[in-house]
Amino acid sequence: MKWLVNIAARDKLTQTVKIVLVDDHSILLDGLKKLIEEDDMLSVVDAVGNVPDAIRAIDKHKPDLVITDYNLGPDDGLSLVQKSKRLFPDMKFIVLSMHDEAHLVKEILKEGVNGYVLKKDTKEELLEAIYAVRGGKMYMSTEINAMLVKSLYEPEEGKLLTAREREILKLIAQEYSNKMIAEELFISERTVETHRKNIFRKTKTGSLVGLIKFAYANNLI
Amino acid sequence: MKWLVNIAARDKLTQTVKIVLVDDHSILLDGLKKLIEEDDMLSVVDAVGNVPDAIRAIDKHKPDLVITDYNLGPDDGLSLVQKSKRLFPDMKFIVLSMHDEAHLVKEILKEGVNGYVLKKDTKEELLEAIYAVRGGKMYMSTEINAMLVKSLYEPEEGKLLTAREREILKLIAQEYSNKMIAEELFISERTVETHRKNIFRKTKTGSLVGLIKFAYANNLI
DNA sequence: TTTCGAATACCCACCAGAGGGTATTTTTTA
DNA sequence: TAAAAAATACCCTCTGGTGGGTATTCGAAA
Repeated sequence: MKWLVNIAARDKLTQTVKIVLVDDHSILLDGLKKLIEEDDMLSVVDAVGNVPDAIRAIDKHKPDLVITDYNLGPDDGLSLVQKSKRLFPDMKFIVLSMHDEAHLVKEILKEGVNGYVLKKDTKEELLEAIYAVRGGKMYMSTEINAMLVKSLYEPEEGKLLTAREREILKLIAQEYSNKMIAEELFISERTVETHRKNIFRKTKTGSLVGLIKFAYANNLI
Repeated sequence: MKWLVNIAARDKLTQTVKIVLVDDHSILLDGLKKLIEEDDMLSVVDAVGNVPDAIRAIDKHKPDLVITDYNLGPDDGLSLVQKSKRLFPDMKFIVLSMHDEAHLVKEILKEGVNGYVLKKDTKEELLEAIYAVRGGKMYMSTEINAMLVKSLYEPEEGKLLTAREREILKLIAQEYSNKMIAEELFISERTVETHRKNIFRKTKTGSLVGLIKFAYANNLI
């Protein structure tokens, strides 16, 4: 045990933890693997770069847990979690993401992932997460925890926009005009205008540009 | 030598290559370090997460080369290269980026970096790059090379927008109105309108939304 | 059962920006 | 040094979206 990390759960393990890594950046994948395998109680049984390969790897190796990036090219880590949970309901997941937006984090946690660690966190936090999750607990990195607690005081934050409003925002972000949106959703152009106004009010963005940036930041695009 | 990589330049080295790593994601930094130090001719003398720390580390350790991420929080890898080149003109740089947009790559190469490797490339390419750059050569990963060659056939691609136009696009993306941009740059509102039209024409985006997405895709925001 | 949020819809005034030009000066490149 | 590219500037038209309202229906919580 090389690292000076206080991980209580570690000592209870009698056999190595089998891990599947998912990240679409090959170099990071290799680095992460090296990092994890420094600890000889942990074993990376497969490291893949996309969702289909990940599903196959999980099916083949039946790992103890899956550590996945959130941004995975065409589809995302969320869809990997969703698909896997259907096929292997007891599979454990740690999401390793660069996003710390409250809204996004909450959405991911709702999918039932067991841990959430930021890429800018330390490797120690990742190890803590691995052992906690292996031991049947959940683990949020310090920063994520702080963020979640903080968001308790701003209850609106999470569900700012209604489903309908988000639908319309997505269309706006796809360069639809009000007229086109109205036709698409079989509603009046007036209604679209109203929704649009509400979206502006709620997001506190005064311009289209700000709105698009909001949509980006909240991963609606 | 554990890896089966054919690196001619490696055998000529008589002493280890001192490397400074720069990446704002702590976990990746650790992983990268492990990856590189697998090769015992390579030594990571420092690993930091932002531009000021990087400058200090370079000054202190006088490394043989610096491997830096492109996205570094507030400032970017480009500004690191620029600042460092002023202070240490002979310092060698490899940019490790997730961006493969022709426009962006060319801009980075213009700064005089010695290597460009994508995060989705293999670790072997990174090693090739390190040894090539150490040996005084330049190194572009296979994918980057292919992209550069391809862009030869589409001469417009690379320098789509002029410096001024990009300046204005950035302001547009910062929610400036035409009037505000005019005041900011000490030019007439009419001129801003003209630039704006040219930007739309060149980017082939019909709407503000498309423009903002272009700006995102080309890392102007 | 009442109240509240969400979705629907309409009206009007106003203007910033899209879209169409043309033209001059400066800088870069051939 | 001539030609091309970039930056500057002005004019006109017109529409789409912004910002200000108000109001009805409907389902869900209280």
